[in-house]
Amino acid sequence: MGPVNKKPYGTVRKLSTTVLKTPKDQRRDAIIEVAREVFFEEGYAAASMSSIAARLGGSKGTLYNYFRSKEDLFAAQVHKDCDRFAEAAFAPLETDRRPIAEVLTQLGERYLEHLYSDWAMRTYRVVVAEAIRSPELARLFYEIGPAQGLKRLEVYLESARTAGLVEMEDCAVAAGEFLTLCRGHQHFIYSLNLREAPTMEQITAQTRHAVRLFLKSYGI
Amino acid sequence: MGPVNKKPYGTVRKLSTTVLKTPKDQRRDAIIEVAREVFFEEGYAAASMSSIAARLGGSKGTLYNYFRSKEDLFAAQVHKDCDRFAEAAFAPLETDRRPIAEVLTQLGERYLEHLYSDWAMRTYRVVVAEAIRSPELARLFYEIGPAQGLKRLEVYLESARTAGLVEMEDCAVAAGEFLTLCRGHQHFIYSLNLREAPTMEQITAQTRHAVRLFLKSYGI
Amino acid sequence: MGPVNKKPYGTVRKLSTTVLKTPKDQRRDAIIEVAREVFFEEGYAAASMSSIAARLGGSKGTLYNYFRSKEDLFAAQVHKDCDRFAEAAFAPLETDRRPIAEVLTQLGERYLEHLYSDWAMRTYRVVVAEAIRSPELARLFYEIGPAQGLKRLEVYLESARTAGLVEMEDCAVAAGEFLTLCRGHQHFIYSLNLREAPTMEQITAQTRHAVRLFLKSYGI
Amino acid sequence: MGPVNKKPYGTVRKLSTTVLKTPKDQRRDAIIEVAREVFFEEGYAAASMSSIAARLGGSKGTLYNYFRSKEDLFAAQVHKDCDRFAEAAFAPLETDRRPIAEVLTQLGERYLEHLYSDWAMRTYRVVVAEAIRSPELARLFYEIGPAQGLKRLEVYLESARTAGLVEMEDCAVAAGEFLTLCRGHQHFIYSLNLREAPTMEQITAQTRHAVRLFLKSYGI
DNA sequence: GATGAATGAGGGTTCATTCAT
DNA sequence: AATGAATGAACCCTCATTCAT
Repeated sequence: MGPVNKKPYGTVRKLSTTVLKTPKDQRRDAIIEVAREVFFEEGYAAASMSSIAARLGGSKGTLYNYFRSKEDLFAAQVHKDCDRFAEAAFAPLETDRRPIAEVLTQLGERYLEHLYSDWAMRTYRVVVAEAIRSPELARLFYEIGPAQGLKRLEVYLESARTAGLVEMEDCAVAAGEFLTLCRGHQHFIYSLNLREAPTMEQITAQTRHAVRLFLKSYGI
Repeated sequence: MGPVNKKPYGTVRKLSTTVLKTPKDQRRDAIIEVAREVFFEEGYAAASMSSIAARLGGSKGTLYNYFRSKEDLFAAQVHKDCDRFAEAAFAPLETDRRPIAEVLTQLGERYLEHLYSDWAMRTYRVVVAEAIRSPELARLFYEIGPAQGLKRLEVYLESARTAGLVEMEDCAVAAGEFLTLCRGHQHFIYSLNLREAPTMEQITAQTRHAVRLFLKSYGI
Repeated sequence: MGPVNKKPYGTVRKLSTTVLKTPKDQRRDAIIEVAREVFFEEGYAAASMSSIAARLGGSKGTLYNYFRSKEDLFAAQVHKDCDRFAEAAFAPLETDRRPIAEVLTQLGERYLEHLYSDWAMRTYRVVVAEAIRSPELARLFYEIGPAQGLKRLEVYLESARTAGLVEMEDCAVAAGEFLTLCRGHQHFIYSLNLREAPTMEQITAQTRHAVRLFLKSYGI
Repeated sequence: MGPVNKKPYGTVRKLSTTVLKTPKDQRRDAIIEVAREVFFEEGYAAASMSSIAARLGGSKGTLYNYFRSKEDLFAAQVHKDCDRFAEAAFAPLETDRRPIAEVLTQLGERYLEHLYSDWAMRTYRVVVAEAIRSPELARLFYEIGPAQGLKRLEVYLESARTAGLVEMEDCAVAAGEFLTLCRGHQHFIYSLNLREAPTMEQITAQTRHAVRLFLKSYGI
């Protein structure tokens, strides 16, 4: 559990790594885990509390002891997954004295690797689906997840600019641009479920490409 | 909603050769139009045939006289809009003797203008939402819509390469890249309904930016 | 059972062979014919006026121009079939001077042949199904169909008794008994759709069996 | 309805080993009981889950907590009654040293008594009605009910033949024949709902008649 | 006479949610 | 804390029937 900056949305969060999970917490987590599976397989609307309860091996009543509604449960699940994503995808960069291309490559690959993970894409789809009805959830997803990486990259670019390695007006914009280049057109296609997730090789190639383009524009 | 959304997509219809719309066709169109509204407001799953019928001022039975199922109706609605989109967004490029930057700018702006239209984003969201359960629909959306523009751009880039204006290995890849740059990170954000649609000014700026980046990499 | 003669239900009876059918009659007949098919394939409840109209190649409205309701159409169809059945199954017996076994065999075979015809069994099933809700229909079916044959057999048995060929108290009872023996247990099974209709060979064997049993009891 | 129908089939249940009925079982039974009434009054197709729920005094949802579908419920109802029927109608025969006529009479009477019970006839009608669409149900009805009695009679006839009391080629065929004779033509008529169920006297008479005929053919 | 679009009641079924145990 | 039976509203869809053309 790496303490990621001050989480603005995590209301429930235990304070850090060494908290003993109460049995109640464990049960709650188990429910979320099961719910996630079902939401991913069926989509929010089609997933039923019954099937979640069945897969949990418990009763529907139990679900309602932990979550006030289906929507609540869904939100909790997104919450938890976003944490994971941020943790995994945007672990602190080791930037010291490494060439910028290398740093960007590492970050890009890690970003794509997680973005294209099954659960991230499924969450993205399901969050997009509910974006109109539950904008808060979409915001949560974005801010806990991608926004973190964006921020980290921006900070790095600032320092790189200070160090005279790159030249750009707005580091935040450039950061978004880099991530966009990493995602590429394939992400658009994949979001529509029109192709398989890219392999590691494809991710590597795509990232290399993105880095090259990015540095051609902003590198010195 | 941003100003781009205001476009009333519904007036463009060229009467083409000699299409006399029968009353039945008109009714069908009216149903689709109403259904579109409801699907956009509620999402596919949450939209009910009852509410569509109610807003239509007709009975549920009537809906089923025109469409065999809810999914059918939804597909018809996507179909109709996709046609419009392709027609409007990817009208033939006037490329003769114009500088490449100008052509790309025109295409990019037109692409974004339509991509960020209310219905395109809403359809994108709702199609993404159903991508897992109805991949055919997602494919339909992509192939009738974005894929057309991609192809057109690719063809143009081929000719530009032949004319020695650009240098690239794979025109299809480059075409995808250009559209990606046009969409930028803001599209990701907007797909999550986290911000208003971009204004025309923002679109112009974004496109200019994309063209510059693109040509820095591929231009000669 | 009361006097079978005076048909209490057959209202429409054409006077005989040389009536010119009006076009209207022909259309009506065509509808009935199509309806019969559908009722047999789907059963009364599952058969829809739509599918009847569709198979007819006409519109639902047309059906209602000829029949006041679905039930009406059904009744008309039973009517017509019963007529057929009686005509075919119980054509006058040639009894003069022929041995009783031969006469019974001929009648039995003919009876079974028609009873086991596809349409007779299907009509039987569908009439039984509606027997509670529409007892008049069941009566119609019985009186126009099987009752006729029963009567004819009874008359024959009376004459045979008079001629000293058989010995029985109640010819009506004996007639029913003979037909029962012909049907046998297989009819019970077949009414439940548990086996294929008997072949001609099986019908012959069954009839021979029935005649033997019958004459063992009543023959002289 | 004839006197035979009055039997309240619902009291016979031997508690067997240690069957404590759970409340759930009781509820289930209650639903079946109500469903049976409705199915009998309306027929399978015309009976609606709504009306069953209404008469139960519960909600439709409850029905579906106990049965997966209308068909399931119907099958359960047939099942339950068939069990009862078989138990009651074909209780083991006391055959030792009793004259064959007496044994047959007892079996025949018992058979008819149950066959003509209200529920047996109604079930028969409703099963015949669905025989084409749900042959499994018809098979279930036959095998749980009548087939049992047939088998038992066949076994008895085998032993009787061994004991030299009767002479027949195929005991199974003869068994079917006996039951057919018991049912007689009146069963055909009654299946069409054209007359009241036979009184006990009529049953006795019919059975005596059947036994006489049967033994005239097969007796020694 | 024929049409077929429109209807609206009702079909079976699902499901989030509650609450007494 | 956990249950699971009960609910009832809402779902998608069907269909016999009507009526203006």
